[in-house]
Amino acid sequence: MDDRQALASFAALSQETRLQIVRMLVVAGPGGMSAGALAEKIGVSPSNISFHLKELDHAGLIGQQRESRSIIYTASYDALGGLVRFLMDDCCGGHPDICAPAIPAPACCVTE
Amino acid sequence: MDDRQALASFAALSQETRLQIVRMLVVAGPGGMSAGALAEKIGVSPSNISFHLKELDHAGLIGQQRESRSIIYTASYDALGGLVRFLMDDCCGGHPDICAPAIPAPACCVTE
DNA sequence: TCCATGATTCAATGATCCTTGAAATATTGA
DNA sequence: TCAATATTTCAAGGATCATTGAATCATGGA
Repeated sequence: MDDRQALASFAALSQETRLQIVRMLVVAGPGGMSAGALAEKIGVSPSNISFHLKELDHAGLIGQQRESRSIIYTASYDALGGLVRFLMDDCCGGHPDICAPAIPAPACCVTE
Repeated sequence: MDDRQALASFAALSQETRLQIVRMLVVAGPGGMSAGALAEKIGVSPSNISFHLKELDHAGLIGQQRESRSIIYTASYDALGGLVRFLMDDCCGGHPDICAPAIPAPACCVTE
């Protein structure tokens, strides 16, 4: 992930509604959720959810796919993982000895 | 880290100058850097660097400490580590099996 | 074809953010 | 105290972002 994409990702995640969307899509998994379902769950208007979905899509954090009348959105695990790595590189790249204790055994790293 | 702080952190990191500042401070380590040194290295005016430093400070991503005439800024490794964990929880919390491969052995996790 | 559903687009408004330069504050040394 | 250094604060501007409701587009069923 380059700086450009990281900046866009940070901007996308800095808005409450969009953070909620990403969270819901991550929990929803590969099946994703429709724009309407997201709007109802979060409690915003269709046009508003559409606006924020476009922002997230433009940042590359989500994907979409039409399914009959609905459009199904899914989280981009690659992009989210890439952003985690980007942050880690910035933090650990400089001073691993200092940063390591700040990140105590995250769930992803103890899979084995 | 709660949502409020995460949103503020994302907003703070979504601006190029501020991302540069954080990077430099991380690399600088505990010794930190003065506002003037940051302004010169990045190539912005004193008032501009001051504006962005205040934003980062407000988000809790950096700390400061006066040293004679200069004010020395340092990166908050706790806050940065907390943000990494926050992102990981959002990603891994939902579907560890899906997210784990997206985050291949980050540097911090292979210290031993 | 006609209608209903699901979603996006558009224009307008208000809010927030970024930049700039001038003025103000704090610290140190002569 | 006076001047120089380092930084912040302030006000004004332009730019970007978020919200709203109406209009538009796409799809599927009667």
